[in-house]
Amino acid sequence: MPELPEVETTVNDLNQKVRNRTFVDVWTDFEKMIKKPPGFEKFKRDIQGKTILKVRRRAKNILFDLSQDMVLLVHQKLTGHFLYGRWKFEGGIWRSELKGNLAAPINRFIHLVFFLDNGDQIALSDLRKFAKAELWSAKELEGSKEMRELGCEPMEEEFTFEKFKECLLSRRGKIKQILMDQNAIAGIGNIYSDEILWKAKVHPCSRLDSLDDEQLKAIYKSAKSILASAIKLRGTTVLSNVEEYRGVSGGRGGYQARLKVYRRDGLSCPVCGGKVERLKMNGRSWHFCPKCQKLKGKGCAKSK
DNA sequence: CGATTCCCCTGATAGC
DNA sequence: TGCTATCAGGGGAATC
Repeated sequence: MPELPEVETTVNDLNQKVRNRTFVDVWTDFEKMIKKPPGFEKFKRDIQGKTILKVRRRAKNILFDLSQDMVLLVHQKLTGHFLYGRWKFEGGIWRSELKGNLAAPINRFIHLVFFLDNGDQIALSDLRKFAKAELWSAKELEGSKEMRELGCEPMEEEFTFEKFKECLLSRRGKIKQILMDQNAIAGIGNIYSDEILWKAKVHPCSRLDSLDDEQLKAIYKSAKSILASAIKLRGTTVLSNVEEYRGVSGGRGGYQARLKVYRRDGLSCPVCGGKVERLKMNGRSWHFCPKCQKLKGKGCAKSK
């Protein structure tokens, strides 16, 4: 699912394809995707004629900077992903145009399609229908609570170890939860926080205030290196039959082959050979190696 | 005010 | 075969 590396890959892909393109029209079969009132009709009216100046990322949000100081914000949530190409709506399904003799790839989960002035399209596929798209004025978005409160960007150069500690300041509780808190550090979700903590040899239930400088440094370094290599490999496309994250040309990411603990419960830890465990916390699955990631102090209360 | 729970969705899978 | 229950999960809102 799209976390920082997947969003970053999508943004890079989109920048290569759609800079200076102008929105001509937009289609949806799921108007609730446009969360911001008054809804789809105004969204459609307002986006027509706007030119894409640049695409960028903030936390897990994709931001299209548009002409006339407008911004298109898309959050992909769990299964949302953009596809770029030319699609045809036929028999209630979007099908991409034939390439040679290949059968036309179809995608039953496309719920939003932007039509561009060169005849190409940007489609948003989203099996779970959790994604959202909104149109903001740049000023309004900048001042909005959801943007203002976002935490540090871990891939920025200024993200030093000192900065990292500052970002965690005043937070308390379990380190895994803090790593996933978008208002502390932005862009990290369930997959990469599992992997970062494994590499740092820190138990996900460790309280922040129980960690010493050495452990914090390990987390900081792991975060930087894991996110960087995941970006290099174009993100993670989780091994499952569920239609999930893809690059905008439809290709899978490559990082899933590097996962050490995420969704590997029952398998052996590549470092110590011990069994990877899964822990249910707040309706989420946490994965870790109990042998490599020793817990100091109070643990997780059992939860269903 | 902080911490927890619910809810939005739907496809794959397991159990009967 | 076909039904039902369970799981996956980001983040905002409601509730404790």
